[in-house]
Order: sequence, then structure tokens, then C-alpha cells
Amino acid sequence: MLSEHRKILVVDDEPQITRVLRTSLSSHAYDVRVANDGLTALEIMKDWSPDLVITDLSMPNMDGLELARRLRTSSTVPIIVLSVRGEERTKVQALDAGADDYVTKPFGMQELLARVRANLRRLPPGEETESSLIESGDFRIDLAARKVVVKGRETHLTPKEFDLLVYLARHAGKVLTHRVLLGAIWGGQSTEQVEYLRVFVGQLRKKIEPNPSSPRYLVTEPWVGYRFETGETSP
Amino acid sequence: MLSEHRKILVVDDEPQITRVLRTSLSSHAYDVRVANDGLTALEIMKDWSPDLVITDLSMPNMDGLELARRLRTSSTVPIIVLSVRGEERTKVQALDAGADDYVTKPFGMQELLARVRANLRRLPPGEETESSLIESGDFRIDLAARKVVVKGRETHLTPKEFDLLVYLARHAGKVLTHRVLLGAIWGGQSTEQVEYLRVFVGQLRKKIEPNPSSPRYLVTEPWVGYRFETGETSP
DNA sequence: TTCCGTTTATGAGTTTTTTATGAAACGCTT
DNA sequence: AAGCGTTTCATAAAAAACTCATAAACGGAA
Repeated sequence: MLSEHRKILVVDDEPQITRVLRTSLSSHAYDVRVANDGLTALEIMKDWSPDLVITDLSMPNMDGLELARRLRTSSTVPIIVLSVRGEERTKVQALDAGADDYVTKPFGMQELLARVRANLRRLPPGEETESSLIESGDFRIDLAARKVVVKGRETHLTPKEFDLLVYLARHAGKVLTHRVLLGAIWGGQSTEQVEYLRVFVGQLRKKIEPNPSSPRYLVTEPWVGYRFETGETSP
Repeated sequence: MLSEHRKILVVDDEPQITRVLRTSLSSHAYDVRVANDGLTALEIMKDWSPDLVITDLSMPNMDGLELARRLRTSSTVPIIVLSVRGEERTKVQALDAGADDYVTKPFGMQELLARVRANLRRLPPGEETESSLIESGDFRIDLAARKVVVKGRETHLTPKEFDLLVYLARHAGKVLTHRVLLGAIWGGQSTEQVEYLRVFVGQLRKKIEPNPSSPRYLVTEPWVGYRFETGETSP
């Protein structure tokens, strides 16, 4: 049987750190795996799907910033960044890249553990780590491969188009405000540029709608935002 | 005013801090309210339901630790604790009491803003504290999808009409004065423009009343305001 | 180059605000 | 109780403000 313990992925290239973390976390009943660089981390993500990631900022192959960005394209797993760099600019960068928390080295293990608990607490209890496949109505979205199939036909989407579609599909049926969408896809500060959204919605419609001029899936909610309907037979 | 901006409650007894926070947060398009102690904070929570809470640790009446615990009994709103105390023990206490983040004073405003963004990002978009479905009598209002169904017939409402109806429906049975309605939908400044209200009530009636000239749901309370009846079978 | 993301411009279509009008309700005086 | 002036209410219709979709130009990067 698979262990019911929460799974934590530790990403750092300093053996000193990883050793300490592995020991402490394990002794608090977490399942721990270690990666020494970002690329390895991504691999482990795919076939282990941890409940939380703790990563250093500076690493060979792929640094923590890039790792956070990549993870965010297909996952909402909590990310805690651990770094010696204490400048505010760096922290802001990491947090805006998708990190949920930023802890400066040297750190107290008790504090880190508490932050781990705080971040795990927000997870839906007992829920399976999210699948990398969204299947709903006429849509089939493969997050890992970043492929979209509409009514059996595969469509090529650019990265931003894909991110937008995934976010919409994850909240199918709900109206997502311009602000929320801009914050989710473009991140950080640029929540005023509604034009971005219009342009991309238009492009997306051309690619996924049978008749783009009268949308069936990606519906405009005037003055508010957009709503995604999957074409499923509704309740 | 039912703005789409995220609502942030700031809890601190030092006017210096609250002033800075209010200014910075407001200028980043957040709706801000301030409480000077924990008890007041709980009150505001009840009838404003913020999207995020930033609180100091030491305060009169009820400190941040107790506030966090109380909030957690009925809400999952993100809580960021702000404190001069840097000891690890204190941080752990706060985080375990239910805080999602802990920032030590003095802090950089950019970092705090980034942490606010990070915490808001994890929220399910839209309403998260309130139920997103109002069902009463002949009405069925889905806040998340922004859909209104009256007696089985779906009706399209403009944003202001929708906001107005929701506000009325939330207080069904009570008489709402012109002033209150104007304040709620149009915001503090224009509480004198009763004409707005009349025009919109008229439009709303056309859309939801079977016979708009003798209203059954949206009833005029002469000289005072309006009252909303859901058409429920009363005792 | 070619692809992708960012900007800018434009016209059509809605919504919101403002103004105008008549009917109804109220209070006061006779 | 009737008459009169004032205020409120409902509605229509104007003017003003804003949104949406689309095309297309621009610039950077694989």
C-alpha cells in the first residue's frame, strides 16, 4: 500500500542542507525525496507528484526561479523557496514566479517545519495530488504534454494560450474576472491590461471554437470576465 | 460598492503602520479596511468577508494569535501575521495558530505586497467564504456563474442590475433604504442620486417581474426604500 | 526567418448616467 | 372634506461613457 504520509520534494545542490532537511522532515513523518537540480526535480515531480516542494534558489542546470515557473505551468503544488539571498528584489521575484513562501538561510528548523505545516494545511484534505489530465465535455487537456484535443481533433496552442485555457478549464462554469485571469496568467502587477486578455481570447476562440464569432465554449460575461463551458451535458 | 477588487483587512493598533499599509495597498487596487484590535476585526470579518487578513501580533482586546485561532474556526481566509517579534518560538506559535505567513517588522513593502499576491493566488477565484448560490422562493442566483433563474427562466442581467439584485436578495424581507442601496451598489459618494436607483429598479422589474407594473418581488416601500420578497410560501 | 507576445487603433454594440414628463401620494390650509 | 403646492415614484428617451472583438503593426527570441 502507498504510504499515506505527505510527500515532500527537497531540491538543493548542497548535501549539507539536503541531509539536514531529509532527516528532520522524515522524523516528522513526511515522505522525502531529494533532487540536486531543477531538471531532476521536474522528473521526480512527474512520476511521484509530491504534496509540497522545498527548493534552493541557486542550482546547476535549472535554478529555483525557473523551476518554480515550470512547475506552475502544470501544477499548483505549494513551493517554499530557501535561499541565502536576502535582498527584497530577489524575494519578490521568487514569489511572483510562483513560490508560496520564501525563507532566508540560515533558518530555524522549527520555523521551516511550521511553514511546511501552514502550506500543507491549505491543501484540500486527502485529495489526490492533481491529475495531469483534464477531461471534460468535448475537451481533453494533457498538462504534462501540453496538448489539447477538442472533439477528437488536436490543436496547437502557444504557451500563453495553453495557460489561459487550462486556467479557464480548471474553473469551468464559473465566471473568471478580467483581473483574476490577468493575475493568474500574466502574474504580479499587470492586472490592468485587459487588452492582453481580449487578444488571447480571440486567438483561442479561433483555435477551439467551431464558430468563433458565436462562441460556445469560451463565453463572454460582459463587463465582468469570461466563463468556460465544456460542452458537457449539464445537470 | 460591489467592486471586483480583492478585499484586505488590516489589523493593527499602531496608526503609523495602518496608515502606510492602507496607502500602499489601496494604491495597488485593493479594497482596504482597518481594525485597531482583534474584536473589531472579527466584526468586520462578519459583514465584509475580506479575501485576506494582515494582522499584528500584539494588540489590545484580542491579540493576533487569538484572532487567528478564532478566524480559523469558521474561515479559511489567508492570514499574514506582521510582528516585531523575531523569535522562532513566536513564529511557530503564530503559524500553528492558523497564520499562513509571518513577516517580521521592519519589513519591505515590496516583499509584503508580493506575499499578499502569493497568498491571494492560492484562493479559488471569486467568492470563497460566502456560499455562491442563493436559492429562495422563485429565485436561483448563482454568484460564481453570475446566472439568474426566475421560475425556471434564465434572465440576462447587466452588472449593476445583478449587483443590485444580489444585494436585495441577500437581505430578502428587510426594507433597504435608498441610502443603503446606493451606498452598497454605487459606493459612498453618490448616496443622494435616488434617480439611479429608480431607473435600475425599473429595469430590473422588467426583467424579473411577471407583471412589472404591479411588482410582486421587488416592492416599493414609499418614502423609505425597497424590499425584496422571494415569493416563498410564508408561514 | 518565423513564431510569439505585446501594443495600438477602430467601429459596432451596450451600459450607465442624465434629463424630462406625468401620475400618484402627502401635508397643510381652508 | 376639498383644494393646493410639494415631493416622490415610474417610465421613456436622450447623451455620455465604456466594452468587446478584430486587424494589424511592432519587436524580441528560437
